[in-house]
Amino acid sequence: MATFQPLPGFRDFYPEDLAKRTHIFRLWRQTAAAFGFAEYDTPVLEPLDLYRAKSGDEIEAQLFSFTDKGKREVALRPEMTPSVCRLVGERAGALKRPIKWFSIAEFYRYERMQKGRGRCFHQFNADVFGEPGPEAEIELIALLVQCMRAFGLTQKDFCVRLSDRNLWFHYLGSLGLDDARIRALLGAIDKYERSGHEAFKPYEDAFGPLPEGLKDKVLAFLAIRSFEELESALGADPAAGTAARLADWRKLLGGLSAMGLADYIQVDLGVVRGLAYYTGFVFEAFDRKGELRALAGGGRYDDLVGKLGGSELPAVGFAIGDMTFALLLEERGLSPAVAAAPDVYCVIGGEAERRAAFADIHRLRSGGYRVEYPLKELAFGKQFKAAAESGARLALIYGGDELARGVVKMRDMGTRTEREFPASEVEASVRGFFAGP
RNA sequence: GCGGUCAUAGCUCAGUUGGUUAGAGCACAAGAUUGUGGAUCUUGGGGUCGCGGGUUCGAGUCCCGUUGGCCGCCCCA
Repeated sequence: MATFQPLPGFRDFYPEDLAKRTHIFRLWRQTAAAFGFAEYDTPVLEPLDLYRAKSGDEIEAQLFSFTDKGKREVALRPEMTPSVCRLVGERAGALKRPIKWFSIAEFYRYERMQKGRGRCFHQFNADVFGEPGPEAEIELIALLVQCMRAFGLTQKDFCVRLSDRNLWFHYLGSLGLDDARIRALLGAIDKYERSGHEAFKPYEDAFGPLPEGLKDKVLAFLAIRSFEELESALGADPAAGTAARLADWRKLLGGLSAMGLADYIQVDLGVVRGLAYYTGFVFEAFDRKGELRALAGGGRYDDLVGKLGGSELPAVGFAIGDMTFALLLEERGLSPAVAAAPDVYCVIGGEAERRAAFADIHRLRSGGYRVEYPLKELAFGKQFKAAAESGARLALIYGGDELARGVVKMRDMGTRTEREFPASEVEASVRGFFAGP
């Protein structure tokens, strides 16, 4: 048994594990690039205060934090949002807008492990800065959906639940609640799906019992699952702010619908996200079977860049975590069975032939072909077996007989056919083979 | 932080009421096989039975503790 193990919640990635992860990252990158998002990165280690400023002191319990040798309080990043807010805030005046950025990075949280959650994980983060209207949400939600569809997931596998903290504020405000009560109530609404009426307990502890009539209205609003219900719940003659907000909704839903993504969107006012810093539309992606944790989450946070980066800048963003996402792919059989096979396997007679082969091997590799050969002398039988197991489409045979005649033999591993060509034409012949008929 | 459950080879697992030197399959390696395919056969390497303590003539097996995995609660940026 090994003396050393990874720290709790951390994982080793053997090549077959890393291949799956890399495949996920590659499709995310391609998708983000197709949407015109630019990739950035930030330090893994940040000042602890960056997270205190965003989330308050209590966050510290879930942080990998320590004091460095310069007596600085630091923390491994638990999320990307504060860092990226700093970046765009610093250069807000110089960046062309809209600012569409994404990253794929590793994060650390000192938490208890669970299915789909570890102490280190990766997230794909995408944000649009500088666009206050729902056009930014259209862009981001479309990107989120495509980041899943790119793997073959369909509307049968997942959906994006869409809600609006802004509208909740309007609605609860119209019922006569003040800001503190609204925030406490949103906390209850966030937990209602899981905890039921228990969820209202913290609110009632702080502000006293919720009148039945009010509670019924909250529960009715929370149960809204379509835009039509939303419109009628707000009445035929909504206040001016509410009417403008409904126009934003029409624009957002209309845009996503025009992109052909309507089947992926589920209006669901029961989603409000626990985070106080969200200011407008919020959304979460779930697997349709409801067996897994949330796949992704995001929303608008128009005040955070000003708080962390210095310049006021509207923003909306989301993150997809890699662990739950990988579980979903695995479950649906969409995880790639990748074993990168060489293009060419060289079968080599002996030491003299090996020297001849090396020149070609290096030339082919320089040309971008993936070339393998046995490091140690092996019987021909073993070498052909190894060539077959490697998955190479082509075997080059450097035997004593062939080299004596100035030729190299080329075997198509698929068709099991062979032909010979002059030893000087190896690269051209290989190129011809892979160019195909 | 709390609860449940598990821990024997790289992997999946056997291991009898406590009894000799802890086993199998897969995987890996060598040979059969010095010029042609994933087979077969033979052989081999690989274990402080998670770790520590206790009971016992004797512990993989029973007891206590501990560490770690998995599942859930709290939390979930």
